[in-house]
Amino acid sequence: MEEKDSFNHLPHKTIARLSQYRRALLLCLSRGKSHIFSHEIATIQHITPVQVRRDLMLIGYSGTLRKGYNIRELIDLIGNIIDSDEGIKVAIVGMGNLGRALINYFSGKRHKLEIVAGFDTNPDKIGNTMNGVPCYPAERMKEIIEREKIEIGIITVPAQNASQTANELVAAGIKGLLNYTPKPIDVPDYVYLEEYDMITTLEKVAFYVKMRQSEEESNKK
Amino acid sequence: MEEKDSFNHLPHKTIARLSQYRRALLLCLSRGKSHIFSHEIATIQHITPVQVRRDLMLIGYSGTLRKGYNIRELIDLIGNIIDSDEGIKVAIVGMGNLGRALINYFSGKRHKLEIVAGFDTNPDKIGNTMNGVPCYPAERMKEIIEREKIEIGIITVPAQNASQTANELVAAGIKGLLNYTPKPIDVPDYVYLEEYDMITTLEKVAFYVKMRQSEEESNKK
DNA sequence: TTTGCCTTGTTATTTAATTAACAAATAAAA
DNA sequence: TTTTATTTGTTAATTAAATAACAAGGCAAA
Ligand SMILES: NC(=O)c1ccc[n+]([C@@H]2O[C@H](COP(=O)([O-])OP(=O)(O)OC[C@H]3O[C@@H](n4cnc5c(N)ncnc54)[C@H](O)[C@@H]3O)[C@@H](O)[C@H]2O)c1
Ligand SMILES: NC(=O)c1ccc[n+]([C@@H]2O[C@H](COP(=O)([O-])OP(=O)(O)OC[C@H]3O[C@@H](n4cnc5c(N)ncnc54)[C@H](O)[C@@H]3O)[C@@H](O)[C@H]2O)c1
Repeated sequence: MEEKDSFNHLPHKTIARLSQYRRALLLCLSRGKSHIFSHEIATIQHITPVQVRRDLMLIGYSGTLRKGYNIRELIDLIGNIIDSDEGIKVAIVGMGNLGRALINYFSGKRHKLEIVAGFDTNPDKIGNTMNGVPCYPAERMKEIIEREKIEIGIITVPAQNASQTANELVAAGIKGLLNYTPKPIDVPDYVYLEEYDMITTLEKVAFYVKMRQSEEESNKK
Repeated sequence: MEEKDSFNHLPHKTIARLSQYRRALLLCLSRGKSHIFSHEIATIQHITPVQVRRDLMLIGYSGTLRKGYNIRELIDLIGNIIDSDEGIKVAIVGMGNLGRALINYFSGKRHKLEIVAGFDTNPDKIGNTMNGVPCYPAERMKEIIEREKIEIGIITVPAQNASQTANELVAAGIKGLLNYTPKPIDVPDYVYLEEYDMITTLEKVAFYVKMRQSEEESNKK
């Protein structure tokens, strides 16, 4: 399909923003708003109106000149772009503090994107259910991922087990991975990988705080 | 100071990578390695050796031609750049699932960066201690942040309370904020803000998984 | 000693992302 | 009816980041 192919070349940052626009739009819709201007979206997201218009241009959406964008239409279009028609199932490996927090947080948030299984090695956790998500033994990963047609895995095991878990998930046929472990993992090209490390983020904040302070000091002199 | 001022202009991405290099280097050091090549660091981080060398060039560090970089020296230099001499204290607001997971995770990881206080409004949580971090009532935020000289705040309250919490933290004199709430918050210019939304990340992974599948399908034809 | 092989450090080029600039459209006000 | 204000959509320019290219140094083997 010609149209869908073009979404292939959307900037990564645009994809992330589309997800955020949609959330903001859903909120506006629930408050009874039907149209919205680029500068309104921009204010909510703390970006510029130009950026919003440019993103919408890239996905081929047009607003009305003095009414702005139709919120429902835009939500639907963003859904067509970032959601999968049939929905995508997600598994989470490592039902510890972070894993449980994530399950708790995600459950019911997106109907096209659902955490349907958890895995752990700790016998105390296996067999439990968290917010409707059953916890299976790690040995059954391949079996269950294949059976349930799970395509995305979230890794929240201890760092030293991250690589092994990644390998198991890939072997089970997973297509996308989200690694919350500080250990960088290695996956084949055909698996899409996102890694996020909270300590790095905190250290970055600390760096800029420090930097601004030393700037201030040198300005005083 | 001339030198420190130059760190001002380091690319944001370089700052994030320095934090990651350091972690990898600490691991190597603990295994008895004394020197490391750019391509070794690159392999660990899944980036290119050129990127590593460029980053190190930007911070003004030189290696030895055929021995690579002195690990201890490099760790110290990165520390000089991203750490604050006296250390920076952090507070976390919202001691729920995510807040507790974070405290558990961070505690003892970095001695120059320490979570020293938690805040909540739930009377059941106030007065407890998590991993040595006391939980105070939200009303005492300003008092305690000033007394303890806390400079960074992490927001993990329910989304609808995020803006209010941000305002309270700013009023208390915080200099950097890390918002894990899906609600974008507004802060004055002098406060450094990082926001991270896990649903956006997951939706991004889902998008690329979907995209690659539709590419595959159209390739078959 | 000489040759070849690695590895660093730096400049040049390319690619990605953001921001600026502005024409076109049109509703509302004069 | 004409003017003014506002907002979209798009192209052009700028800025940020990554990658490529390559000179220079120096160890190791021949
Ligand atoms: N807690 C946080 O806020 C936080 C933040 C960022 C990153 N992380 C990272 O996330 C990971 C998990 O953190 P946590 O605080 O939830 O730790 P945790 O110890 O509470 O949970 C880890 C879970 O993984 C299970 N596990 C261990 N090995 C396994 C394996 N091979 N297969 C399946 N399950 C396995 C354990 O039984 C445990 O239930 C760590 O790597 C940590 O670095 C945590
Ligand atoms: N759980 C996750 O994995 C996860 C992931 C990403 C983002 N988030 C976001 O993080 C936030 C917290 O998630 P959670 O799962 O920990 O929720 P939670 O309900 O378990 O915890 C929220 C805590 O904040 C406290 N609180 C409420 N209002 C407060 C206020 N005004 N001041 C201080 N404390 C207050 C509550 O008493 C509670 O203890 C939410 O906004 C959520 O969207 C959570």
